Amino acid sequence: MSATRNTADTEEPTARQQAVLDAVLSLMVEEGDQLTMTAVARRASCSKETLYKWFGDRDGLLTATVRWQAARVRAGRYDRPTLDIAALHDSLKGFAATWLTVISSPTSIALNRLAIGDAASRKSNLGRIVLENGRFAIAERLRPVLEAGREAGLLAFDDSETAFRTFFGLVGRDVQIRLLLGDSLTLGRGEIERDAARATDQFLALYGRKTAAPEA
Amino acid sequence: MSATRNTADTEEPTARQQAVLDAVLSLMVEEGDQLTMTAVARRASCSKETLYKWFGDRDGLLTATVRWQAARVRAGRYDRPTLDIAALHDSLKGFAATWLTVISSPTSIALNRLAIGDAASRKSNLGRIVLENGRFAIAERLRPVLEAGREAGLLAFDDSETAFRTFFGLVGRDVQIRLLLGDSLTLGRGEIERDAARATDQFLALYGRKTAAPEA
DNA sequence: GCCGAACCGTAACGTACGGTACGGCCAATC
DNA sequence: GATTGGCCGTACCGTACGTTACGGTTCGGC
Repeated sequence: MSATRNTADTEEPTARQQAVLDAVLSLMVEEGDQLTMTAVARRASCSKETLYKWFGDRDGLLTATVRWQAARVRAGRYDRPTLDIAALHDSLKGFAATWLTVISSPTSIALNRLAIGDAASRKSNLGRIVLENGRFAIAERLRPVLEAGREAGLLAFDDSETAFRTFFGLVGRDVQIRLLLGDSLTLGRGEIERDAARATDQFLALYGRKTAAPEA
Repeated sequence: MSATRNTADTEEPTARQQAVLDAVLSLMVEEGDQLTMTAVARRASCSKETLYKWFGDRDGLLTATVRWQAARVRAGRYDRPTLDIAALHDSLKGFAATWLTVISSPTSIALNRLAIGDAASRKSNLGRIVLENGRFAIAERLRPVLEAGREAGLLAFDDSETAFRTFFGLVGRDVQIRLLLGDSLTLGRGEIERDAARATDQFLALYGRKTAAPEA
């Protein structure tokens, strides 16, 4: 043991290692299928020996890659719970737009495909990691916003989890599954803005308190 | 090339061939990953030679399997467009429950995983077939219902496609992606009924005409 | 009863790929 | 300036799997 195994460690990869992981990501996006150790080594201009020394085995490399990309996405800012309806609307719309941007990005598509294929065999737990850093992470970040909205009398719901899942559905709709299955669905910046706004309006129509108590 | 190639033909597979395809499905569900030609032959009690004669190659076998399962699912009945709000509600709820049942079934999960993994490489078009017989097929079947609802003054929308996508999101929410990524999410009959009702109510809240002209 | 076709079971072949070993290069250390 | 350690490039090994080939068996038609 010992050595430089970054497999399951919480340690951050070195700059060189990050470059390798970026090579894995780019290869995943471009070639999709041909994610072989040899191809990674060639793309990253490193030897296979180094790959195995650093990441243990293929699974370790993939896990590290997923973690690395997750850390990059997670770098998003923390919204402060706000109180008036306009700020709530903006906050929700921001979440929606961010989420749509993420799930429609080539990197996310390739990564989710990989994790889903991995979930088919019961070897690794890439699926769990992706879920943890995607769907569940955004729920955790959105919950305080929703609950602050409820505190302020702007929203009405019993269970914040259920409310979140409705929002999730209104935002994502059929986008992710279509992209994963290879449908050529392009989301430009304009479409994302429009879809985010529509989803937010629909969510507020369902969960917003009618006639939000005029504070005057 | 004559012979019995059922690869891309529209012909229906023989009973024996159907048994083979069912073996593929069961193997896909149980073993997930180990979908090897040898395993299929063993499970179906047939020789590999026969597999190749009937389906051409591995890809042909997979394509035939997806088509076979699609034909089975497509056997659902055709709802007749109806006119009053109760019938519309029931129809929508029926669609929602059916869809939730399908996407949470082990067969659908395994099939979608396969098609998604296939979409990663650009060889075949299993993803297209699955989309065609899943997401797009249900849209085609639901559209007349939605438009009949609009004709009857029960629904209000500009674009039936947009309305459908909202309904799709309200029904599916995060269920499919979580299941595909290996999350242990079990949907019992009760949950499906409840979720279908909730999604339908929400959809009608968004797209239903307020105070649907009391006919008395 | 015989023939040929279809099919089963299994062995064999070629290739792709995960993992390992080794020789050479370069940079830091003494 | 020799030594040591980290790393690159590549050759190599074992295995898994798609695909093909072949001997044996069953069965319908003459």
